[in-house]
Amino acid sequence: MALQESGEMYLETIYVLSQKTSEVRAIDVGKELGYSKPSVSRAVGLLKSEGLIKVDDKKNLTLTEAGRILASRIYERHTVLSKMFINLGVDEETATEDACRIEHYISDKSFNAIKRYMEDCGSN
Amino acid sequence: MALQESGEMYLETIYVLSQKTSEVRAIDVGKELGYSKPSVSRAVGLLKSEGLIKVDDKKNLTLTEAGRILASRIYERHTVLSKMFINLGVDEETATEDACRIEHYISDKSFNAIKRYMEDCGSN
DNA sequence: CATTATAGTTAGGTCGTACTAACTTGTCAA
DNA sequence: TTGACAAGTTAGTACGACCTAACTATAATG
Repeated sequence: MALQESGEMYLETIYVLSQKTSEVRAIDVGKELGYSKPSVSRAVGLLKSEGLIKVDDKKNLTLTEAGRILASRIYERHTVLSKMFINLGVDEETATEDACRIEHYISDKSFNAIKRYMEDCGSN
Repeated sequence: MALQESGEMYLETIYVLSQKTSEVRAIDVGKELGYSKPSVSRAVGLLKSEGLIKVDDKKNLTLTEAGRILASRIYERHTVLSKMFINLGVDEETATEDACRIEHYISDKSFNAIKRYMEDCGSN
């Protein structure tokens, strides 16, 4: 079944960390999200069984193609929504927090409408 | 503690139904939300214990002042967000669905920024 | 090599929120 | 008055997602 907010956050975090550092382990994801080791361990197992991430012999986490597609989708929502709120005059911290929650709940249709609008406005 | 999405939806539903009909019972709320009787029964008990609704001798549900304030707050989010999406070209059904989820997750700051923007645009 | 630190897993618990099955209560009509 | 239906409650279950405690495995260091 489709991922929930939680699964999407793990995926997105792995995606973002992968762009910063070469090796991403469960512990890094846990620190980033503020979750305990067992919580991450469980989530990693689930995401792996869903074919969204891979865990190599050194316990490094990498996204599969399917995982990468999902993660970048969420991440794009995150960046576009953040920018939208900032454009509307919201402080960066609040904008980011809100984007981080809403990114999981907005439909493709509505998100694309926002994205299109932002592009048309030229306001980046 | 603060209400979650679930509690807010019950409150909002009671609020909306109260404007349509004089009597609102648990069964009506359940039908509206697509929930079973026990689920509503439990939620009504919780909301009552939090002082957000009252249940009279005939089992009619009414919002307390505190409940009404919360419910109208959510409902305003719902209407403003719906309008925003519709203004952006999203079909009404999708706009409503998205508003119905996002209304529980957006902060005051971001919501007010959107509201202000919509008012300024006059596109109400 | 043995010790220690770090990372990951297992086992079990909690919370929120939904469900079904079955029971109770209240109302209304024959 | 009784029988039936509608509404509500109780009891027990499920599931997602977090937690702590305790265990294991791996790697680095004296």
